[in-house]
Amino acid sequence: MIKHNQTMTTSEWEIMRVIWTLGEATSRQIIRVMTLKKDWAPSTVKTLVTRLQKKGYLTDNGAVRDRLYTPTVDEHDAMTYALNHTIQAMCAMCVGDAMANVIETTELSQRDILNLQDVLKAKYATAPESVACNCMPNHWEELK
Amino acid sequence: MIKHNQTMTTSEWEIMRVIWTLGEATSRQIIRVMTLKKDWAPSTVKTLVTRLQKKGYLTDNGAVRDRLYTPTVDEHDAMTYALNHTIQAMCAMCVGDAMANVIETTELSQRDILNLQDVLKAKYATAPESVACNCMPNHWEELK
DNA sequence: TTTTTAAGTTTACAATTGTAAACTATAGGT
DNA sequence: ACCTATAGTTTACAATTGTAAACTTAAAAA
Repeated sequence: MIKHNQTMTTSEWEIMRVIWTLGEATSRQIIRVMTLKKDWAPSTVKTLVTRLQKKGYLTDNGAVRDRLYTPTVDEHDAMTYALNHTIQAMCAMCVGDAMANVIETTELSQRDILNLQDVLKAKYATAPESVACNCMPNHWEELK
Repeated sequence: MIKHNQTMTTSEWEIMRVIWTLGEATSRQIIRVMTLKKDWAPSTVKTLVTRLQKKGYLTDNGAVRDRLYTPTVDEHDAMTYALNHTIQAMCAMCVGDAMANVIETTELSQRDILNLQDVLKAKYATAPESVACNCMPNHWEELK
């Protein structure tokens, strides 16, 4: 699980999704797909690929032409990381509730659901009675 | 569930969390808290509050001084919305897996877990065998 | 009443992001 | 060997974001 300092922007994420799906890709391929998917200009795609490389999310095979770009991070890892990142910025007390809401409207396969249920069952054993709100700094009550 | 065009940035989110917790707040209060929580300069907080207002996430009571700011959106709704937003940008096929990973490391209360389990049980009835990857545009296979 | 403080408003400024054109160099076609 | 399309590199440019100082004005203190 590689750690990354730079964050991926939404546009960059779109690019990564197609490279993840293809395993590796040339910019020609990426441009073809993104033109269909997002109607971006070829230049836009090129810029984004370059930025992803600078940020360390892509490597290339060094070819002068028809270069192949490969992800340096696993898609599942990146997703897990991004989701955690979002969640950690939110009120810990409300997270469970929000996740329930989200799950209601998210498409999940039977396998997904069974897996989730397993994880939850295992968690229950050590689950706290309640989770405290962490929106305020420590000792803020002293501020009147 | 109010719909918002503008998105909240992470810094803005931090501000909202304290106002949500307090119910309503003057900038003096917010500044006090944020100085402790994030070590931000008072000006920074003022700017952020103004921007949140412009974006429609806060209203004020119109007082010339010691103005009270109130959220226009519910915290749970905002969280649900933000999480959904993040998830919808990801590969639908992998979302279930990522959520399981996230849940493993997220603090959840017993109540949260029971609730999640209820939601999942209800979902199982109509759950599909599998969820297709949606990273590529339609008919992209035709692109060789 | 004059001064001081601090709330609210304006202005600032660099980094990041979305979006893309322009330029350069090279592989493939003729 | 030369031309041309296009892959890769540079440059561009406005909007957003993080971060904050400066200014203005009104309330509180002296």
